[in-house]
Amino acid sequence: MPLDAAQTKRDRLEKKEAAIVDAATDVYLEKGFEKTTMAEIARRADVADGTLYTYFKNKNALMMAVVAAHWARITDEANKSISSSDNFFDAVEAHARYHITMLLKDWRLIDLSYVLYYMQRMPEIEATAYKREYSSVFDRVYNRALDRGEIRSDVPLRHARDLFYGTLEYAARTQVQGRSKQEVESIVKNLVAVIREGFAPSKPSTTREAIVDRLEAAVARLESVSSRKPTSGR
Amino acid sequence: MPLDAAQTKRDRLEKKEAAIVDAATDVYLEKGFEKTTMAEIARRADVADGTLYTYFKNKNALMMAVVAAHWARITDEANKSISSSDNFFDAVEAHARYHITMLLKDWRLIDLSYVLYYMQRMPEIEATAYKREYSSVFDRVYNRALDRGEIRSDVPLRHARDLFYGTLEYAARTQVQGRSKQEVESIVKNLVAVIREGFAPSKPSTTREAIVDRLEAAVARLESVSSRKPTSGR
Amino acid sequence: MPLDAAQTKRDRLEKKEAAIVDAATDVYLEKGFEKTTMAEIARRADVADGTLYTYFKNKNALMMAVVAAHWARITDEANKSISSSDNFFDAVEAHARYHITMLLKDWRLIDLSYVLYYMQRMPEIEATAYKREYSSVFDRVYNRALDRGEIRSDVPLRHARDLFYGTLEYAARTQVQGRSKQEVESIVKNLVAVIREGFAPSKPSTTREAIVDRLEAAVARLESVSSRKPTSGR
Amino acid sequence: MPLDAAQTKRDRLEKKEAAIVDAATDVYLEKGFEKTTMAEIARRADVADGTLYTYFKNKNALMMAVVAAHWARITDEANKSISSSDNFFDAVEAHARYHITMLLKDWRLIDLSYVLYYMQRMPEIEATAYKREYSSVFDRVYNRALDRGEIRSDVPLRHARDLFYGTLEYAARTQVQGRSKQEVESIVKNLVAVIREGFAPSKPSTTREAIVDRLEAAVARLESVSSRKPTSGR
DNA sequence: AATGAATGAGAGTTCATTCAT
DNA sequence: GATGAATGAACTCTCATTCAT
Repeated sequence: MPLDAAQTKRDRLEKKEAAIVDAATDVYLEKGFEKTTMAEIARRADVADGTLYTYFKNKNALMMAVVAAHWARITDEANKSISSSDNFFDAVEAHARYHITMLLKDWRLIDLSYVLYYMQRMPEIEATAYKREYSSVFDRVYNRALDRGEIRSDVPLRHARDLFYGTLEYAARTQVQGRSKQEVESIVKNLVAVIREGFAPSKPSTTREAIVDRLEAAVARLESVSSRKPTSGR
Repeated sequence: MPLDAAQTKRDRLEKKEAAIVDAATDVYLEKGFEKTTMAEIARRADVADGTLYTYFKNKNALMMAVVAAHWARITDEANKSISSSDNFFDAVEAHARYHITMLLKDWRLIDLSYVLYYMQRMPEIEATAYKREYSSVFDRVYNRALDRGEIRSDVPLRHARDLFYGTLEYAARTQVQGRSKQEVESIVKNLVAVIREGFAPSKPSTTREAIVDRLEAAVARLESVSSRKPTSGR
Repeated sequence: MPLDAAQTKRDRLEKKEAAIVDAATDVYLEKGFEKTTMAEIARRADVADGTLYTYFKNKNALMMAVVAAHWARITDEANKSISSSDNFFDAVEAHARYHITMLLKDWRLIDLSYVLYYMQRMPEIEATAYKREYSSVFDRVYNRALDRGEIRSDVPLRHARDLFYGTLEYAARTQVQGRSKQEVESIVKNLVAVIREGFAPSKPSTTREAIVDRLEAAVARLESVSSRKPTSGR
Repeated sequence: MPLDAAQTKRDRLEKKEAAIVDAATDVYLEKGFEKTTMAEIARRADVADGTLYTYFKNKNALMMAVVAAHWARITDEANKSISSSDNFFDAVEAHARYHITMLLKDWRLIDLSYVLYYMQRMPEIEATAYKREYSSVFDRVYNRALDRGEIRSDVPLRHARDLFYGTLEYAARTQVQGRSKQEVESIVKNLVAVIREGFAPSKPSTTREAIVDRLEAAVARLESVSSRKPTSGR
């Protein structure tokens, strides 16, 4: 078989696999986890029931592919979300905005990860791998800021990460569950403000020594003033 | 029927209902959501399958009772967790410690709430009601602190709440999923520190730097005065 | 519940279980192993599909019950088949006749044992237990004959048993497969004859023919002496 | 196409066919009947699934080819097993030894014949043909012995054959099922001994009547001797 | 001749729920 | 109120076979 034909064939298979994953995603989003049956997915993807099993070992594998596809997509987008900001706080804000917007839009797909995990249908290792890969976006931003001295260095990365994602996810969940009006900006601004306060590099002014320095400087200036002869004119 | 007998009877029924809920809880914790069948619950509660349906309309209702019982239990405990602290930060710390400890111990029961909700088996209204009731613990502490002026007043309660519970839940989930060693104290201390920074009342007057600022301003004024040509009058 | 009612209930259940086993047997005999589906058995037993699973863990268990029921039946009959004969050879003949007649009639049920065993659907232990129980009929007859000195004692029981059942089963199978006319009597008589010869007690020195040999030798000597001319002296 | 090329091509096809049969045999022996799938056979034979169907009409045909190949192999070997013995009992012993050894080694392939037959997947006619061809080895030995008067002539061949193969197969199956230690020699020797006794040409001397006859004849001679007048001379 | 992706009928099994007792 | 045998719809998954390439 010529290489081109092989390539074309492989492309076709990959396209079909993607189509199946998309069909599964659609069915899940429409009908919910419990009513997502293989038969329905097959119908939607316009293939025979058995065909699903040529592409995925079983239902679990297919649902995990749905999850994987989503994490891949958002990890990619998340990386883009920070690319234009080089200042730490700007990057954090951009990522926070992207993250919560995504959550509000795709929360059911994120939930799917949790459902599969809770039901012990997805190995822990996989569940955490996706998340780790995604949250490395924050990690990179954070570490860069540390290097540049943009933020204080005594807060462990993991705590910062927990605060960042935790706050956003909880806020998103509250909104989704409560069907309250969306207030992305308010949430983002608030989180960034807290981070700005809590993670700011210790402004030299707030340490005791700095204060003493400044006081002494002021006194020195006073002294110089007072020792100056009053000059007429100037 | 004499009242006492009726009372006794009702007690007996309530005891049985509680026994069924306990049995369901045990089965769920032992076998996981998928393998929690009505038959197994009945076996564990030492009643016939059909009996479950005299106490609960269907499986969903029973599982929701499991969830309700847990939220009731922890809401009660959470209220106690703050009772001994009257200072805002002490109360927050105590509650944070209680909350994450509970999560690490009973995460499967919290997950059950989510699973039921995700599966559209528990009406949104119920899911949120339990949570709201529980999180009112934080709300009360926060509002009291606001009243007393212990914290700044420009951070909306809901954002503070999202940050508090969100951070802790994310941290707990990370620990549970990653099987990393538990570090309750580190998480709690860090969260409290961030809150202390981010939520402190911006009383310009009492902080050291404000004093320095004022001093410095005064010095500046002195400087400007002293360098000014002495004018007669004025 | 009164004892009688309980008894009645249990009877009813046992009757139903037996009815299911009978239905399964019928379907198997009619349609063959491959086309024996649980749905068909349920239909035949006039119960719902699920009901089968209240009585038997799975299809395998049901098919094994079919096998077990048959072995129980024929073991019982086989015991009766020898009860009227107290002579070894009569008993062997009666049992042989019963055994091959049963095989020709119920060979498909015996085959079922083998099929389940071959397909590793029936644990070895069970497969052998039924057979051992059944073949103990022969063992008892054989051991009694040994005690009574009806047969020689140097042929191990297991070899005798292999020869007895092996010959009959092979003969039956040949007949069934070849659709040759049935010739139970010829097979039985022949087997018994071989056993009579091969297992007869071979009292070496005390055997009748040895005595005859010696007698005859003596007579021959007598003859030779008497026919000799009387010689003086010598 | 030149003849040689055609020959080569046909050879190639036959080699491939044999390779497929071998692969099927291997899979069956390794995985058992139920897990022997066409896909697995194709994988093992290193051809595509569809290719199997250019060589064999369907799965049945392929499995029957497996069986046929085995019967052909052992029929050939069985013929060799008797070639060096010209005495009946030696030939029987050699063949018995070969037969049971083969059964213990290849019982799964013999079972395969039965399974296919039991499942009505192999036409009776084929099943019996292989067996008949194989057992003709015994038939020839037996008939030659009859011609030579080595054995009595009143036992029909088919009964002798049933006893021979039946005993060995039953013994083999018992050993295999029971995982008892192998005792080929004991089985063979015992079978040959029984045959020696049961099929020996009827030495007139060993039956009771014959003994009585001989005794009476001897006595008669004695009487005639004693009643004879002693004659002088002679 | 060879491929292997696609097929789809059909299997065994589960389990929440019912209802006669 | 309590029972537990009975239900049957619904599910996932298998695999021999086909046929366009």
